[in-house]
Amino acid sequence: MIQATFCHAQGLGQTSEQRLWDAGILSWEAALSTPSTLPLSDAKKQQLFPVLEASQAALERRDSRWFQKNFPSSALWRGAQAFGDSIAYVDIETDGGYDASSVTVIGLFDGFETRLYVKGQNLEDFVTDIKDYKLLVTFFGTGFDLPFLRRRFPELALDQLHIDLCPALRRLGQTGGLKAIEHRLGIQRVDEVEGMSGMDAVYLWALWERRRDKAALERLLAYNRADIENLKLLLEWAYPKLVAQSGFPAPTG
DNA sequence: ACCTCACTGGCTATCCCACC
DNA sequence: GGTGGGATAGCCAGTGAGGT
Repeated sequence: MIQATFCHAQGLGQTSEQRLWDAGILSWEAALSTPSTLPLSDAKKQQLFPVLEASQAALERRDSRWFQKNFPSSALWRGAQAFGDSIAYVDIETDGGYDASSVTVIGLFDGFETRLYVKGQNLEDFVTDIKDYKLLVTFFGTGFDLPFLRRRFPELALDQLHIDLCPALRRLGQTGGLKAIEHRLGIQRVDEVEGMSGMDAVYLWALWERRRDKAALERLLAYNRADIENLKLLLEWAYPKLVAQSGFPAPTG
């Protein structure tokens, strides 16, 4: 899907992209190899071709940051497959405050294994671990998790390709918070954390910090783990629907 | 070759939303 | 409750197609 994206070129929007697809131009390669068939003016073609060449080069060197920088935010989800072998599902918990030191727990799920980082124990390890991933997936991460992480770790750019499932799911008609959407889609959580909210995470951290309540910390970590592991299910649910909604022609046969 | 009209994309302001 | 980016709507400017 990433290679069928044209709306990141200056002067081309969704309408032009749809026109290209309708004309059977379904990839950068197709556009570059058959320029005369493109339903675009010469001026627009001249704007488009350098962008497509740069896109091909970026994909070849697996530079997901290039796409984060150059794709419109509404099209970032299209990189899910191209960089699907290097995904970090990320979610943080805080103590309820808003400054850099408020981050208490960070969860990182790569699709197979979950790593949990805890303030006062191994939080700093997140900095080295996250750098290698090409694709970040969050729920409302643009507004919450990533700004917090950048404040907490100023040395961390976190400029990889980033799919924020919140606006993506909203475009699919799935409004409400993460838990509401999970519930609606029949995605389960373990009993231990069922019914918990972010405010409970604040409370559990306070129990751990003030009383060294190990059970509270364990429950907080289980909650964070459920958050990130369910993000994978949400992305898998959303992706084919986003493709269909984009107007990209369904494969025939 | 020029003019007009319609369409498209870009920009801005405002509102909305979900995070803990 | 503080935060800040996304969605949306409306307006403006640029462009292209078609007619004369």
